[in-house]
Amino acid sequence: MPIKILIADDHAIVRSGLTLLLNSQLSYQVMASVSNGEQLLLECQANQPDLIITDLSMPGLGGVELIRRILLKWPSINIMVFSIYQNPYLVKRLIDMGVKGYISKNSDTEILLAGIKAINRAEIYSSPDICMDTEQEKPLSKLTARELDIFCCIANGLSAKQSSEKLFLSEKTVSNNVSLIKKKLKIASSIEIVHLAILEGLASPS
Amino acid sequence: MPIKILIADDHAIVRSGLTLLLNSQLSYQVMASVSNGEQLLLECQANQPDLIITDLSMPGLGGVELIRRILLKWPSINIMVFSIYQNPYLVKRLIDMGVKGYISKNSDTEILLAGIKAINRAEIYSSPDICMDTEQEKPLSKLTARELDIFCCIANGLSAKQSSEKLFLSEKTVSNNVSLIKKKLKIASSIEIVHLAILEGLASPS
DNA sequence: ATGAAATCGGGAAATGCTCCCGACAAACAT
DNA sequence: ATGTTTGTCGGGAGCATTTCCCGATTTCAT
Repeated sequence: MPIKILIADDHAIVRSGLTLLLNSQLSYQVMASVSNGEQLLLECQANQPDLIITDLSMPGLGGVELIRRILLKWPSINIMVFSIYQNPYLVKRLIDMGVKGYISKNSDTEILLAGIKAINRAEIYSSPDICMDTEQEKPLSKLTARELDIFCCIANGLSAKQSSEKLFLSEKTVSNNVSLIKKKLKIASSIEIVHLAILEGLASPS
Repeated sequence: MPIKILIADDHAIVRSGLTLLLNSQLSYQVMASVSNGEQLLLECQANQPDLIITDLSMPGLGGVELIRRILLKWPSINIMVFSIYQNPYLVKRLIDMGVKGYISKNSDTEILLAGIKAINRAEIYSSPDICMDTEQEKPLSKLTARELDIFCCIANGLSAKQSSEKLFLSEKTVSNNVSLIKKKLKIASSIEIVHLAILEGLASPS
């Protein structure tokens, strides 16, 4: 019986590429592919998959909040995150949440298949370009999970209000957190947040 | 005789997705796909294609500089840019450089095929989510010299006070100008100033 | 010469940020 | 078992910034 897979990514070419790649293997069956988190939740409801392959940055519901909701409702679904970031702290945080694997989009398709195979053997997998061993004192490691969420929102150009809506928080909480983040990182302005985020690969100019 | 195509994208899944998609059409033949600009130049040298489909953000050589070099050496090659940005000003600038089409990665595969077809009819194509019609085509050219000074200061992380000291102005003038800049560029936050400045090569994260 | 645009800042209201605080839950050590 | 720490979440007051007025010069093209 093939492994049932759901795909979520906002780029159609990635959805179709993944679908073609996985369906060419007899042991996998891509049931559906969607372009945002809301649709992914609906598909999970309709047809419980064995494995979800999902991007982090999607319009609407996405990222950590999406994964939180899925694992809350269906803890037995394996989640593999397939996104552009190569930041070990982000990956560590995702795995702590219950994600079974992380593969950066730089990875070759062989690595993608190897990662999926590993997950099906109940292993936890992250692509080789994520250097998990570096326990160096990097600035971002001082931030908590929620603070990193907010950090990313701000760095990508969202206002406090937009961030609060995306993360289902009060505007006040967001601005309080931003103040705390600046203090922790010894940063004066939100603009330096952007610079740092771009250097760390957590934001890209658009 | 099929149209010879080269693909450049740092994400393997996009390369393989595009290759599978295009090779399934009889009129196209993907000759090679590469993951950065240096490799793309080598492939162009070895085997001159009719069409290049390229991302903008790649490790190493990429973006505007890559396109400039290709068109300098092989002006007759059609270039279609396939990237994540939806900024009409960026697209306008690429087309001014000689690029024949721009398709955002949000676009469906049908749009991608339609764009390639249009280019082969010697048309210039951009995907429908890029709103080129606004006369907001060159936002930065709308700024006065002084405004551009201040724009750069802010984008590089200076506070209003630091900017005023650097430019021998009152803090008030700077903040007044920043407000006006945002209005002219139709952007909401100083953070988008940073993104725009980085895209325009007027700032770099530090 | 004249009108248009650019430069420079003051004032006032709106908005945002910062620092304080308390409540609660989870993890953790003794 | 029970205090302790850490993270999460937001209210309130005061300060800072932003925004939108406005007027005074200067520059520049026609």
